[in-house]
Amino acid sequence: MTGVKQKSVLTPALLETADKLHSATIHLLRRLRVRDRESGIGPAQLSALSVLVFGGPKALGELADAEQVRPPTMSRIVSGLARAGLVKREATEDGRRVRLVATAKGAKILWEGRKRRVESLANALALLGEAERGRLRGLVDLLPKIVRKI
Amino acid sequence: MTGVKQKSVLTPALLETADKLHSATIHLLRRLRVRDRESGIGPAQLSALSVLVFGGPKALGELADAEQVRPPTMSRIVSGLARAGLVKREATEDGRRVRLVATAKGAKILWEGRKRRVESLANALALLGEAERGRLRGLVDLLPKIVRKI
DNA sequence: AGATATAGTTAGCTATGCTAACTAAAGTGC
DNA sequence: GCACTTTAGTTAGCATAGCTAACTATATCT
Repeated sequence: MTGVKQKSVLTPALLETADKLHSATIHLLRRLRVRDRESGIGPAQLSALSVLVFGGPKALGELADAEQVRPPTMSRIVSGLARAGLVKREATEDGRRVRLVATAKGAKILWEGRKRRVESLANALALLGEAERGRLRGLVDLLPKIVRKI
Repeated sequence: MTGVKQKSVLTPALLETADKLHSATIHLLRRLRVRDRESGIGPAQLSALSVLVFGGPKALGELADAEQVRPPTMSRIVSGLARAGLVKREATEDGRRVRLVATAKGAKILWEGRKRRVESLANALALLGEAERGRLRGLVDLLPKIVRKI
């Protein structure tokens, strides 16, 4: 168990904020999921592909770690991507390891799918007031810091 | 196609904010998923159950709409919940409709699972500075507004 | 009564998560 | 230098969760 008792820092205000954040992210992604389907590529595949496109070639285990998924799960996700011609498995000097590389087609598909989802979201953001957009810009940079601490 | 052209409002800054928000929510939920597994109940079941616990009894179609899922999908989610004794299907005057009601056990399980995830997240938030926590409180209230506009 | 509409379920496909068990390659030790 | 262990991935098998298509049952409408 990693559970270190920290009850003193868990104030009601903090719990409420956490609860709202949790609930909002669930519903946000649920809405965007509709757009995912248009790409014909599943969310896990898209996410893994994005790591390869933006982060460069990776071994399967690295990719599994990055995506917080077990190796067998990533192995199958990669199989799907390879079948669709979006990723290539290349051999390395270490015969056990594989180098996973996004293909040009993979990068293209990624950009298109990402564009659709991000534009859906950006259209929603465009409906906010200027002040709220400003606040939001400052706050989105906070989220990765939070994620890293979970 | 519902796609209304709105390219003029999609500024690069807005797209970047949307992209960051999208990516951060994906990774946030991925981290919290670890805690989901402890409850022995899947994320879709947990989310549907929470609608019943907080929103009261619902017909299957209403619940499917609330969860942005098709009726057959919700039908199976509910079957799982019913099998586990967390939800009851009750008959209504309209013989076609079903009234879905959370059981006491369902409410209990929901609270425990939710507590675990929210506490995980709250522990992460506790590591932020006071100023950042304040900013975050502003963000979480903004998110539901955004979600409604997607 | 017969046609149509509505609410759910069932069947069957795909994708994604897991653990357990396997293969293959690399490193270790005597 | 051959056996043992460790490491990297894959395969197999199970469950959940998403979908569409097709079915059943009940209501409603003409």
